[in-house]
Amino acid sequence: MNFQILDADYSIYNDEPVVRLFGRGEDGSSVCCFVPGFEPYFYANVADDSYLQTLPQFIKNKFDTVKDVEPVQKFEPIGYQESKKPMLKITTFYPKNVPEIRDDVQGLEGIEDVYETDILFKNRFMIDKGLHGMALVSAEPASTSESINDRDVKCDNIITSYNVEEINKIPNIGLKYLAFDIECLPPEGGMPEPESSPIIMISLSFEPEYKGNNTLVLVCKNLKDVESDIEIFDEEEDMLTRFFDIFQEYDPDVVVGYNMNDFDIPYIKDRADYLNNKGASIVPRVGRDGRLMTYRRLGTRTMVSMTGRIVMDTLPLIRQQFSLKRYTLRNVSKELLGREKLDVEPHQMVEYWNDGGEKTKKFIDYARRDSELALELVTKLQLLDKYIALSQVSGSVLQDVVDGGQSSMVENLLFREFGKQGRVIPPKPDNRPDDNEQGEEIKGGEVLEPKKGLLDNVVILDYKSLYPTIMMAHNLCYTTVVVNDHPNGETINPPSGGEFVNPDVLKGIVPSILETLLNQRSEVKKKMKSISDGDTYRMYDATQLALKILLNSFYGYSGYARARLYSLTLANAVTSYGRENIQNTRDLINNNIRKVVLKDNQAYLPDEISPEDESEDVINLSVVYGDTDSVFIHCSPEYNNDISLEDAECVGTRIAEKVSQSLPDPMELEFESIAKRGLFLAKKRYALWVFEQENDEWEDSIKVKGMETVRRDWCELTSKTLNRVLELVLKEGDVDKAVEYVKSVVNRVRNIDVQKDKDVIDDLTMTRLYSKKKDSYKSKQPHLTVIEKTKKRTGISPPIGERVPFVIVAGNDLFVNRAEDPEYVRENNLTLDVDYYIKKQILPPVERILGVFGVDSATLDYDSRQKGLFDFSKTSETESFNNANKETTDEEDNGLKNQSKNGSKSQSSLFDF
DNA sequence: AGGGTTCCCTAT
DNA sequence: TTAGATAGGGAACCCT
Repeated sequence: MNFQILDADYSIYNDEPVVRLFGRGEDGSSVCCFVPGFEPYFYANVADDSYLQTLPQFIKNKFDTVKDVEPVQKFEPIGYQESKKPMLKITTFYPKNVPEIRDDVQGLEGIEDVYETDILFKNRFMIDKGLHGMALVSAEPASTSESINDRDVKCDNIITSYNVEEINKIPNIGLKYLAFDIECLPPEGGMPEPESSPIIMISLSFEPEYKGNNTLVLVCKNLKDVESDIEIFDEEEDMLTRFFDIFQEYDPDVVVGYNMNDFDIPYIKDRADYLNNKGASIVPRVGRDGRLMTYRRLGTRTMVSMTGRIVMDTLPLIRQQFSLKRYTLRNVSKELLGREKLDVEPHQMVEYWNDGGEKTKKFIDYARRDSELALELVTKLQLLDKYIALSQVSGSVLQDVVDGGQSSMVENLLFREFGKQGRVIPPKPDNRPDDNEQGEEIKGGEVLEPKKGLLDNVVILDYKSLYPTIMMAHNLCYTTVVVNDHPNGETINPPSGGEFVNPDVLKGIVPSILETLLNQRSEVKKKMKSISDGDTYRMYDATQLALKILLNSFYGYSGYARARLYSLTLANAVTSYGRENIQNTRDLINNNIRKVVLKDNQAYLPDEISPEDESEDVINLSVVYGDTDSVFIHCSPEYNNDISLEDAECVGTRIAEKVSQSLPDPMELEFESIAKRGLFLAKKRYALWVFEQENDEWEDSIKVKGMETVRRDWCELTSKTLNRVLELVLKEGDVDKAVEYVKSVVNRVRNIDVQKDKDVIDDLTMTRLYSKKKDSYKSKQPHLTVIEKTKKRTGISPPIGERVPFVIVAGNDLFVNRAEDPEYVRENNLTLDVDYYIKKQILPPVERILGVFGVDSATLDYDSRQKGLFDFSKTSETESFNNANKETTDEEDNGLKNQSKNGSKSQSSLFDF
């Protein structure tokens, strides 16, 4: 029997733990495979060999949950070691015994440490058996007499197997998706509570379809003549029962919803409990093992699991992957799917519901749309593909990849390799991350000070997977760091200090894993080139992306204070090599390479070409910026006035090649892109007019980094204005036009009448993340003001993690106190602080850009110019800038002129091409 | 007025 | 009780 592993857990049958693998068979059937015979265990480090004789029997006698104790030799987790250490492998009867006895074992005389005491049984099994999440496996069925029988498990195929083997890591079996969304009837202006507000509708969407329907709406209201995709119920109990029946019958692999974990699932569960207490008999069966719907609140998150299925709340996933101003389903659908969400405002719900006619029909359609949108977010955006690939590559089961962070995946890979090489891994540290502050920190990447201003012909190069390749190149690993044993011969000494052994003494586990991942990625990328089938291509694309994510996770993991394997020495070694590397790269280009010569469409280094050929097309190079793993090189031709895109790419590729030659394998500098013009304002703040080759054609675009256009705590008015200014400056090179544009925007804003045109509120809305408990804020914040005001008015306050929108209303109070809910402003016709928007939202960011050309705010803001002292001349500073090529003769009185002249002098040639 | 602190969000 | 890392700019407020 072949099937794809969707999920894994364990249960107890015949007094033994039995692993259960759930999945979907090659034939499309749902599968549950029992795997008996695997035993839970952990390791303990003993002080010396003598304990290997005495302790096993002692432990067996002391703990009746211990099945066996076996002396073994293992390496400790961290540090280069010449030889293995004596340890005990302690096997227990049940998985839960491990956490029960680990502390007591740790306390025994002769025991120094315990290892691998907090690995979930399912993970232990998958790791030891070499199985991966979402992999295709073949299970050889056991004899009937050995077969396990569990009548609660509902799957098409139920088998028992002692022998499960992985066949293929990336199969392509279609999954069944069910999305749902509930509607409640809340009290007037309040939040619905399961004890008082009934569930009135449940909307469901299916992929593939269910009995000919893509969607279905269950409605608890007596309506006549409804479509076939609406089901009518008199009682809420019957509707809920029907919902769980459909759930069982459709038998989805993936259960989808938007904000489902925090709202729909707890609500349904609590409401069912409430109704059952009142005499109803709803059985909320959702697991493939028959388990009922449950949820656990862990900190700020609610965890939901359904045995054998994947629970996929799209809200946190979308939050993670897309930078949006707001994450309401309405906004997310609009931004990501281009679809409008239909909505009944909360205060209209009762009216629409009680109507019983057209309005109720509308309400039902609106509800239907919600589950449709939740499902579309998964299918259209291919949200799950990435997680499936990560599951296959890391080995963790899909649900853990969806729920967890990078550390669980990194650890999964580490466990596999450490295990193979006889190394043990410590349990997760249980101290708070703040506790181990001893002034020890990781230093990060190096950011080169940019050459500020406008530049043309900037070639951008970057390091391919810098940190992973550094770890490989220098054999940086937990297993190679010199702690106690010192190897013979030379060692590797990073700039940060520390010492690592040479790979010929011992090749590190992490570098080996990285090498494997890097090679896999190259292979996948190679295969992609010859694949024409869209689905397969997307699958491979997801796989190479997953490999990239994992490659880059190991460094972060090593510096993560709560990781099992946390090593500041390792993390600092990586970044120190990184800093050294980018500085060396800069110096190499600025001082050694210095220039390239173009000849016959090829780029040569000066020493590759005879002097007489150096007559034309010499390009001078200068590194103008760099951040961690990238260098930006300004190319200025010595004789010709311009460089073609092809030539620029040649130059970039040649430099990258030359630099790469000087680096240890597999470090590699690569050509990334060409900026015809670039505007650099500060570190991490710049905009580029980029040209990239797509299917033999150059495509241009403007890329903005760090500036206000890409920041969510600035309003849309700012981004729109700034984007246009950048376009005018970068593409058209027309500062005058930009100035005129800004003036017109300022004028328009000055005359804004919110009462007449309420849509402008959208453009003036800023958002900020409500990120922590209210009490832990030490300073006033505009979004907190709004939360307080709204709480007072409605009693409702948003949950932590939500982005809070606000606008600034007119008044004399502090800025923070004038933050207000945009909806409230809209409904109550409040006046906005126009001056704030001009002086604080438009002018400062625009000035930072146009200031490069000597334009100041007095030029841009009519109002402030009138009040200004130097308002005689009609000639704007920009005009003098654009005329800078000509002789500037008059009007040197202003003081601003000098600035603009100086600024423009060095850049006067920029607009000539 | 100016420096220090807090907070947010982004770059890599 | 969880959730890879540091570097960096910039606004607003507070205190001296």
